[in-house]
Amino acid sequence: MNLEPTAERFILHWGEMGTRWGINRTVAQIHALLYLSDKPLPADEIAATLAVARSNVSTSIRELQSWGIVRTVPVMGDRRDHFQTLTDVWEMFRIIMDERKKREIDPTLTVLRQCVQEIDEKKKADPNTAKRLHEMLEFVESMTGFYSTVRGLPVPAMARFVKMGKRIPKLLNLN
Amino acid sequence: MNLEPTAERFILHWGEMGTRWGINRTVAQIHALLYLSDKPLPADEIAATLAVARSNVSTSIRELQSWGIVRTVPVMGDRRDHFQTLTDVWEMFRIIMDERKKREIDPTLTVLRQCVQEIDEKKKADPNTAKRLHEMLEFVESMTGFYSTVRGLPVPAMARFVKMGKRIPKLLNLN
DNA sequence: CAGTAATTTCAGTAATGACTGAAAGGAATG
DNA sequence: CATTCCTTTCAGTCATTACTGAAATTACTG
Repeated sequence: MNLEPTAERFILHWGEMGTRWGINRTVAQIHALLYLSDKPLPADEIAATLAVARSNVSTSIRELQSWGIVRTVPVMGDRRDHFQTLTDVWEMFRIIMDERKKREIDPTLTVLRQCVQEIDEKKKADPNTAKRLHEMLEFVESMTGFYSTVRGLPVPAMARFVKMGKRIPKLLNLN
Repeated sequence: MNLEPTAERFILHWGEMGTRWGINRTVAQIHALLYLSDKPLPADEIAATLAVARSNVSTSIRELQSWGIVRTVPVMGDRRDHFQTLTDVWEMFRIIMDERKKREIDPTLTVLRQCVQEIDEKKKADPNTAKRLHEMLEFVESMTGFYSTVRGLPVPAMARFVKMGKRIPKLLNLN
């Protein structure tokens, strides 16, 4: 299987961007490949296309599955697993955000709450540290609250919301 | 300089979270330390507190400065540079988002636009690839549009907006 | 313009993370 | 139930990134 130059370009770029977000380059490349593909792909084909080891694909697919954005589809007359990713970008975004929140924000919330509690209990704590931790906690809580509201919208409403863009400040009487 | 246990806890956690976001652990720890500190700190003190090499602090501070969230303050009677970070979490958030956008989203936009253009020109391109790239481009453009609107709000308005939370869908007639 | 203090650079080393090939494990087929 | 095909696991290797200490540079002071 050989790639169109445009597809290759996108896949390579996606891989590089992945590394900046703490996502393994190969994992991101596989994701990009599946996103562009019009049909589910078996592991060996992915390996050949991206020129990586078959075992590497196996591990990376696992990672993508743990994120919930890749699943297996059976193909009639073929014993191999075939993999496909979501095609709805909004849906994909939502799933990824959920997962990132779970992995990166929720633990922080837990720690922040514990820290704030600890500090509020023993009175001789440094007042400055206390203030900063309170502020940080309040910030993270506001943000996650906002996120969970948006996240709760059905995809079309979410898309409409995002696309409202410049009209939002007026509609909500901000600034 | 020795840390309160709560502060230490927060700093260590912040460091770990940093690594998940592609930020060097030490860089994130220094940031956390400066955030909690009530006064600007000189490099050697940071090094001692976090038990890392002085030179490591130098490199990390540079990194934080390149993000625009740490700056040097002169201290009367002390020849050493003292460093401090922003204390307003909303402001800090905005600066970090700007920087991430510049480093991680804008290059993607460029590539996506080039890809879409390339594909639209030569007619024999795979229609599926074309569709997916168009959708992705539209998505990223919507998101950056939304972001730039919010980003344009003065900090207090931005905070109000985020804190509106659950009332937003009704106010905007979503869902 | 020494002499001292602070900072940055850099080359080497340590630590971490990614990738591979070989081998083991599982499922379908004759 | 043995063979084949496919997938996963894992130990070892390779590559990348982080960290350090020494040396070079820069900035201050008397």
